[in-house]
Amino acid sequence: MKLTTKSRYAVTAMLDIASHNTGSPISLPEISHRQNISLSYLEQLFSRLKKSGLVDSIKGPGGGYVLSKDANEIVISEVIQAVDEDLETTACNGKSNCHNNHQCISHNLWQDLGTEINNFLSDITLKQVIAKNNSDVKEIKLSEY
Amino acid sequence: MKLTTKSRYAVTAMLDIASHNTGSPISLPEISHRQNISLSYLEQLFSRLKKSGLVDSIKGPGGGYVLSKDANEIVISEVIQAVDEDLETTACNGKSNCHNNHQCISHNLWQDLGTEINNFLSDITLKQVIAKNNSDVKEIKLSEY
DNA sequence: TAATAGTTGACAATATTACTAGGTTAAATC
DNA sequence: GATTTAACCTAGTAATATTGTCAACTATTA
Repeated sequence: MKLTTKSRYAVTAMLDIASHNTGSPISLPEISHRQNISLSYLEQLFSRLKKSGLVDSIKGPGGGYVLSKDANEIVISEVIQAVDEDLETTACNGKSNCHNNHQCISHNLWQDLGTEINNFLSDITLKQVIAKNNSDVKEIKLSEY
Repeated sequence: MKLTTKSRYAVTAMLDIASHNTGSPISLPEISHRQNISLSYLEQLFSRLKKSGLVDSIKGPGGGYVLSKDANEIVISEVIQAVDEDLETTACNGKSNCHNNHQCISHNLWQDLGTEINNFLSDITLKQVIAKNNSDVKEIKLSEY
């Protein structure tokens, strides 16, 4: 699991679509303008999001992207994993010298941390984020999700 | 909060020192060899770690680095924050148009996620990781920390 | 059918970050 | 004092992230 700005952009864009989900597709230029993300970059990200089956695309005028599932069926972790290849090739992965304590001491930590974060983000759907945001709560505690 | 390979290298190196903490300093060439991280890169990382006050350095032969505090007083989040500048300059930060829901919808999520992860990593000390590793437990559940 | 608005894909260009290479200085030992 | 070892510093290169441009292709609308 890797958390970077790329992940955030993808989640941001998906939230944008979900929050404007009136049934009609949302175009990337719209998202680009609203979220201040370059169109080219969005195109690359959505190429992956579509390949992962999270969105469907409609060509031609009035076209754009729609969520392939309902917003309460798409979790944040899905979105992040779609844009980050992240095969997580660690130095000790599969090697026999991995039994050496010193070599793997942090590998374990990182792996467990990854699953922990993953579990966390797997419990939050796009819809939940938007619902929280639409209410006028100033401070959002993640533990409330 | 950003999680990348750089973070992992830093944590790995700090764990290496902590696990070999016999009082005498640990040299970077040692760590480089054991953890398979390039010496030059380690030097850059330790430049930051020292600047953040996490380690002290001893020059000359027999020199190296020692933890500035006890291993059970250094938490993982400190190490990560030392090597990642990560001022987290988000697009809407401080701007007036930030009141627009759509612009900040994911900023909130990301910020809260960051504090959540930060809290999580602030509860784990170097010593705890090593203690877990030294015991022959195959599966480490992070919730046990 | 022509024009338009949109996706899709392929590249190239730039910016930023990750990582490496080489030299300089400080301390210790001989 | 010469040599060795290691921290420290200053670049350079490689990889990745991000933006830009252009050319299909597709559906809509007039």
